[in-house]
Order: sequence, then structure tokens, then C-alpha cells
Amino acid sequence: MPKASTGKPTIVDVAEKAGVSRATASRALSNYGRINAATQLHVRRVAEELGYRPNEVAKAMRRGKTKTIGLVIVADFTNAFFDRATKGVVDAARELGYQVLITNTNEDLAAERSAIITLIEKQVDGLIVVPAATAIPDHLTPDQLDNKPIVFIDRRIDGLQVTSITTEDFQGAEEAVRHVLSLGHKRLGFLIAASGVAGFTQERPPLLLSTVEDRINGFAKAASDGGIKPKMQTWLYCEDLPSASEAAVMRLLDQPKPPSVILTSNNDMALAVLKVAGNRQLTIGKDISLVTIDDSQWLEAMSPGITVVARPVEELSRIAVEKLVANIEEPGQPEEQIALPVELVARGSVANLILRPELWME
Amino acid sequence: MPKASTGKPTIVDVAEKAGVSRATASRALSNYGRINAATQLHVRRVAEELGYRPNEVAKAMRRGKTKTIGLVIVADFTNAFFDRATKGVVDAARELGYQVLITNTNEDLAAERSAIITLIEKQVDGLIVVPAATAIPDHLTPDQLDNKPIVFIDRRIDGLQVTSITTEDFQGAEEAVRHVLSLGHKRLGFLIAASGVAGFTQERPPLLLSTVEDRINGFAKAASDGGIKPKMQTWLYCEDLPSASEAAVMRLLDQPKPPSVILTSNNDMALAVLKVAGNRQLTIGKDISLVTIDDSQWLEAMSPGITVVARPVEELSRIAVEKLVANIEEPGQPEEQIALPVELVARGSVANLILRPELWME
DNA sequence: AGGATTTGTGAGAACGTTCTCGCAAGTCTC
DNA sequence: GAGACTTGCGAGAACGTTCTCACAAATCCT
Repeated sequence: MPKASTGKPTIVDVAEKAGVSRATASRALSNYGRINAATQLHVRRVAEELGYRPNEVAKAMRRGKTKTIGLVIVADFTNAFFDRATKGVVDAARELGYQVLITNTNEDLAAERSAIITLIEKQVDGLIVVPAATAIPDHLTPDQLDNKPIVFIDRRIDGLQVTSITTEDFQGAEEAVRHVLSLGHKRLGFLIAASGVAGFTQERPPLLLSTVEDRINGFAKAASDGGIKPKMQTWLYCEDLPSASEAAVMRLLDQPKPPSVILTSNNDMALAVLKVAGNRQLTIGKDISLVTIDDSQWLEAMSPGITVVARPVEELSRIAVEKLVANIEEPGQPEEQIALPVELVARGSVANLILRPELWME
Repeated sequence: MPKASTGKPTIVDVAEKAGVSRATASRALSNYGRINAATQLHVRRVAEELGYRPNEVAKAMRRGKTKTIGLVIVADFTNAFFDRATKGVVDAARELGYQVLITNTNEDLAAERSAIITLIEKQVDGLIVVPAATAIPDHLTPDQLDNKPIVFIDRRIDGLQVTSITTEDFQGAEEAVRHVLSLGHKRLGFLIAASGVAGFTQERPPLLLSTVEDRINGFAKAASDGGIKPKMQTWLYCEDLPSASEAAVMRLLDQPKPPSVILTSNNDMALAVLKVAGNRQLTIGKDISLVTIDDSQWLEAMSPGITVVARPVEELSRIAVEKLVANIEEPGQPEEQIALPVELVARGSVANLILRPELWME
């Protein structure tokens, strides 16, 4: 009497029914070691017939590899980064035979820490992280990471020897400023998203994400290179919250001599500019100009389209996955800091003050 | 001489160092069965000291539960559904102690099939799926699913006894039409995203996603109830592609008697309207009106803001996770078809033809 | 005080794979 | 035709947990 084949068929059931040993069945199905072609075919047929599905957990257990990578990301609604990066990572991973375990930190260090612990416990083979920290955190040590490879995306943590895939934010910011200067703008407003501040402030906060830091430096460099005096620049560092950013925009506009253009460090800030402009019946690209960072279909579809620094987020994600998988499958790859080029996409949101000087009141 | 403690410490190492058996160590750490409080404390201390991290794969193996749910979603850039749903699912799952394995079908049945097989092999405890199919597919049978619970979101598959969490798309569409009628619109253009058509067509394709179907029916019902004759309505079914949808919008506008308002079935279509309007210097809310389904911060921030039927996507995701987990932890829950209420958010994208009849040429 | 119950622990099987050996039979080499 | 090599397969350990069972010691009850 055959054993009660209760539940899902395992490889034992297949082996039994095919009249071979577990080992042979395994070889036949997973295609390794020495196996007679006829036997293999037979086993596979039997497996098919039985509706056998391998148990990947058992495989992972035995092999010490889960074929899974962990994604630790900050999910943010407007920031197009989240969905584009997630999609990029998931698709690239699948192509390389990996699945993605996704976790979300709300830009919160404690959440990031616990997410990473969970992922490590789940035995992911590697991690892709958008690090929330700016200083070197203690949960990213090789020990805590179980010596699993890790790749940062979007942000570096300077001083930490970790592969990171970012974009040329400094150059992008520079280019944005050069663009507005070339159109005759002379009074510039900068609206910078900064975690750690409440509301908004003119003082530059000490700790900023590398991405933000780069953008600030790029903005500042190009402004200075363009001969824009500090008093012609207004810098506002702002909590990443609609209420705060809208208040900051109003402050910008309510100065005695308001800027003719606002450059924002991310799309949350751009959104605030759009809203306040809408409320005040100001026309973008005429009454007030706007440049932001990170493209989106919406920014393109608006009238006028918003001029942006477009970042190759999908490509960034792909590369991150490729680097990670390379390091998983052949450990000991050198760390790299890769920054992908960005592109200024000029649309109609920046007024041409040279052709139409009437738009600019000194 | 103690055993060479190579690699990461396991529960055996903890047990050894604590001077207890594996079983006791397990009890101490996982908090079950009978265990002396002092022993437990001691074991935990030792574990801490050793930097022990449980191996969740081994746990899953033994327990037959991975504490992981699979998410099968269609990643789509503009469709705000993807990111909002993903975030909703991930957050809700974490709160209930589950992790999320995410896969992306590009609205492709074969990809969906293979994604589901992979997830089942990875032994997820349950699945949340945005089904691409409209007819009953063979990869969603209990057998293929290993009897794992499954919940559909965003779409039903009629005739399949599966719990689904959707929104009241019929009512939302109705309300959208009632809204435009109340503002005096009489000639209506409907732009419906439809997979399976090439370009666009006036003939209604046979197989549509339940969501789309509901929206069409809602639109049609309210138009008919409002006394809008068929010849005052133009229906275009359109491939979900920028080129196709923009061509469709142009066709809509280039009719001898174009509609005063376009109602779109999703935001890809709305995007096309915005772009074409922008190209033709038509002002939204004046020269042409627009209503779409699914809100986004961008639609709110534009000037004028776009009137939308807002759907509670995060709530939908939460409920899906809760229902799924309930069914995982206590199998045999009844199937439910839940549809969450939607809300019309009136903004400035629909012209008031009653107050300003000059905007309307008969 | 003696039996009944409770408490705490350990031995060992089990989850479903893969992998290392070893061995028998077949094939090559000269 | 005898040794060397190759091929194909099976036995059994291993991965790191949990869980069942058994049992000794401690506690309870009357």
C-alpha cells in the first residue's frame, strides 16, 4: 500500500512514482550532476503529471541562497522616485532570476533599521537601500548585514565603503541655474527640502542627504559663477510637508523683491509652488518661473510644461540590481560610486526675460 | 575544545553556550511552551551576546508559514494606483507582521501566470493580485494556488469566487457625468482605455476589465438618465499608449461638433487630453473641460485643478491585506466582494456653461 | 505522606531539498 | 582482456528550526 500522499506532492512523491531515488529525482528536476537523459525525461514527466512544484524555501534552506533581494525604500507619493525605482528594481531583478522583498521606511531611521533586520532574517541574498541616514549608521555594518552585499541608490553615505548608484545632482542643479540665468533671471529663489527642520528656515541645516547636499552645492556654484550676488538669492530650507512648503513659497513671494524664478530641490516643493501660484492666480512661466528636479508625465503634460532636471531612475535601478547580483554571485567585487548623467528638459515654465523684459520688474 | 563556530551563530550555538538543549533555547527565544523565566532570560542574554539572529527560512521550512504575502500588480507610471497600492499593501502587511514579495506584470497574462507560479513556489502565505484577465484564467484555480488564499484588488473577475476589494466605479462614473450635466454640458466625449484594441475605435471591445466596464456603464447610465441623446455622445475606446490616446483626443476635438467636456476612464487618458490641449493652446476648464478618475497631487496642484473621481486606494489596499491575513490565519473565511465608496472632487477643470454660456457654441 | 498534577527540560524526528560519497555497471585504451 | 576511466544512481547527512513525546523534579491536594 502506497504512502498516503497527503497535501502537495514533494520530490519524494515524484521519486517514488518514478521509481528512482530522491537524489536522482532532484538531479532530474534541477538539472545538475550526472543524469541519464531518459531517466530525466521520465522523472520530469512524472513530476508534471503529479503537478509537482518545487519548494523554494527548502531549496533556500539547503543552498543558503534565497534568490531574493531586499528593497528598502522610502515610499513617497509625489516623489516619482518610489514607483519608478520600485518598478525598475523589480523588473531588473526578475530578469536575473531574483525576486524582491519590499519594505518601506518613511524616511525614518528606526524603521530602516528594523526593515533591514527583518530582511536579513529572511535571508535575502543582498539589499538595495535608499538610506535615510546622513551620518554613518550602526545598522549597516557588515556584521549586522550578515556580510550580505548592499547597494545604495539615490543617496550616498560619505565615508561608508558601499557601492552607490546616484545621479549627477550637482551638475543637474548647476545646469538648472545656468538655464534660468541664460533666460535673463537675476533674482533666484531656492526651495530646499530638508528633513529635521520644522516649518522652514533660512539657515542651512547641518545634516542633509547627499542628494540634497549636491543639489544645493550645484545651485550655489552656478549662481556664483553666473555673478549672482548672495543678496539676489533667497534660500529656504523647508520641512517636507505641504503646509510647510506652501508657507515657504508664500514667504518667498512676499518678499519686497521676490525672485523671478524658484528652483526646487524636489517635486514636493514644486507642488507647493504650483499650488500657491494657482491660489494667487499667478501664471507659471510668466508671473513666476519654476524649475524642479525629477521628471514626471504630469510635469510634461501641464501647460506650460515644467522645466525639469530629468534623472534616469529606471536605469539607476537596473544598474543597482546588476551590481548587487554581480556581488551576490561573485563576492568581492570592488565598491563603486556611480553617478549617472542627468538631463535638463527645458519646457515653458521659465519665462524668457530677455525677449520679454516686461515680465521682470527690477 | 568547543566546536569551531564558523559563520553566523545558530540556535545550536546559543544552546551550547547557554548550557541548554536546542529545544529549550528555541522555547526561550520564540516564547512558546513551558520555560523557566530565569532560563529564558539567560538564553536571551546569551543570544544577544552572540549576536544571534533567527533564520526565518528555517522557521518557514519547519512551520510551513513564511509570513510573506505575494503582491502581483501592474506597474504603471502614470496610474497612481501602482505606488499608492504598493505602499498601502506594504505598510499594512508590516503592521500585521507580514512581508511583501512584489512582482510586476505589465498587464500581461503570461507574466501574471509566471509571477504567480514563482510566488507559490516561494511559499507565500497568500496573494494579492491585480488580475490582468477579464475571463476566468486557469492559473487562478485553488489547485494552482496550492490552496493559498487570494484577494483581488482594483478589479473583479466575475464568476470567480474570490474576495475582491474594488471601488464603486459605477457610481463614481455616474457622479462625474451628473456633475458635468449640472454645469450645463450637453455634448460629451468619453475616452476609455481598453486593452486589446490597436489605436482607437468607436466600437466597444468585447472584453474589458471590470473596473473599466463599471465606469463605462456608469457614464452611460447617467448620460442617458440626464437625457443626453446618443448622438450627443462620442465614445472612443483607446489603446493605453500615449500615441494612441493623443490621436484619440485629436479625433474627439476635430469633430464638426466637438464635445465640451471629455471624461476619461483613467489618468493615462487624462494626460493625453492635457497634452493635446496644451499643444493646441486650449485652456482646460474654458475651451475644453475634463474629468478623470483617480486623484493625484499633480491633478490638484495644476491650474486649474482637475476635477476627479477620487478613489481610496490606500484604504483599499489595507482592507485587502486585512482580509487576506484573516484568511491566512483562520482559513475558511467567506469570499466577499467589497466596493469602497468614491468621491467626486470638483475643481476648476469643468467650465460652468450655465454661468458662462459664451463658452459653449451650439 | 503518598498519589496526582504541574513544571521544566532534553532527545530526536520532521520540514523538503541538495550534495558528498561510494559503488556497480558500462566503456575505453593498448 | 585487464586495468583505468566514465556514467548513472542510491544512501544518508546536512541546512536551522520547531514540535511531539517522555521523563524527572517540584508542587499540590486531602
